[in-house]
Amino acid sequence: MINSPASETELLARAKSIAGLSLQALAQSLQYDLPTDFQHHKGWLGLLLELALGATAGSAAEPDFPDLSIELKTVPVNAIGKPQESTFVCTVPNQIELQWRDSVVYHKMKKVLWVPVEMHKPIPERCIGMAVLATMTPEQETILQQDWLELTEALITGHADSLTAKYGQMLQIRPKAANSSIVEAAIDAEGNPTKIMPRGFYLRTDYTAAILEQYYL
Amino acid sequence: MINSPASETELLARAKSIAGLSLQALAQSLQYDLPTDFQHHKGWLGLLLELALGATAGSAAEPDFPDLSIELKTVPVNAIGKPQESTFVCTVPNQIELQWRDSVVYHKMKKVLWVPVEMHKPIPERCIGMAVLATMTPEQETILQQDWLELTEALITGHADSLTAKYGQMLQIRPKAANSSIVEAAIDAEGNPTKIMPRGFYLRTDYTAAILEQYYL
DNA sequence: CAGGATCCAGACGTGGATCCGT
DNA sequence: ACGGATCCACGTCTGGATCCTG
Repeated sequence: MINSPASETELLARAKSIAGLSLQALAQSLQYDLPTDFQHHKGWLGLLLELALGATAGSAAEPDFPDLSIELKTVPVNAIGKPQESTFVCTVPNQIELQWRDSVVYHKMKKVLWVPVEMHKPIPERCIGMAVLATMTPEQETILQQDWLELTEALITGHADSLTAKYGQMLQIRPKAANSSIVEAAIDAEGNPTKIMPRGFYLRTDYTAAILEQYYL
Repeated sequence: MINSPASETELLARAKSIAGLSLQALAQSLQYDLPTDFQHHKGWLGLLLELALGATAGSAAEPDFPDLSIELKTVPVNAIGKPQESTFVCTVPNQIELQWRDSVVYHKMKKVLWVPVEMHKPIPERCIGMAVLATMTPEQETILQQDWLELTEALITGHADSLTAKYGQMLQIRPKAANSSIVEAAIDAEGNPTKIMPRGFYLRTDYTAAILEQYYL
């Protein structure tokens, strides 16, 4: 267990110190086993970086660095540093907030340390990239807020079951469960009880790409 | 995995067939490891008997034999067959029922298969006793109902924190948690939020002793 | 390519009870 | 003796994400 960074400066220094390291090098220094594939072990990279940076792993309803109010996100990138995947933000709550600024999505996105990791090489040779600490620009917040309002509106009016990943410019809703047989209780548009898969909010790949470009240029 | 008994008759036949077996013999036939102590492994005996009798293990909010509406209880007895310990019934629910016949305690106690097990010998040599299938007599139900009403009254009026195991003639409330640092939210008598240990309903040893005597004589 | 589906680790809750100090 | 405290197994939930098929 590594202690938590005491300040934003210290966190950024740590992030800088691991930039450029290969996964093999970082994992070995932390006595953390390298998996042979990510198909099984999908969350391995995120846990490795939490450990390396001193995030409080496994805590719910709190940012990864509670004292700093900073969220940690790993972002898989290709050979030219461009994000390759959407980013999971949080599960869709049972009790949906009514105001954007009260939402879990807003609080998660308020201040995020994005740590890019190469995905185009064999796992041991993949390198940690230079992290960027991002807050939303007013323009970005406006887009996310609009998306969130649209999605939330559909959820509240009972259209959760017809809410596909196609909605939302930068923020979308997709399934989030161990498998498709997992269901939870919901209320449909007619007010009747129904069953739906648990869902999560995800950031589209383009959004994350824009964040990284903004800080790298 | 052993299939579930199809009828009360079949269940009683199974119980009879394991009566007299030593724990070593029964565990071995089920390929279930014998522990060297019960201090660690407190629930081992209950799980062994669930497996031996075909109960649906690990299911919540249902009797152990759902099709038969029968609950399975292991009862530790001394050299002369007398119960030595109180019996855990169920956890105290967050939302307390208002009517005795709607309560979890009532439904758990409605029909119980009590399986005595000797505790005065070394673990491998302890023998399974003859089980008894018990329903509450009107007199027993009256006592339990009175106890339940008294305890429930105290819980509802916010006196949960001053509710000790001393209350109740046959049914009592005691802590039920991994350790005393575990707390859950509650409301005190003044209506203020407070924290208490999770609790459970337990049958006093005398009650269980009376059940066994009633069927053995 | 991207929407829908899936996978692991670790925390947490519940059911199975017995332990142990005063 | 018994009231208060504790211990294990196992299923479920949550946070970490990437997989994969049309």
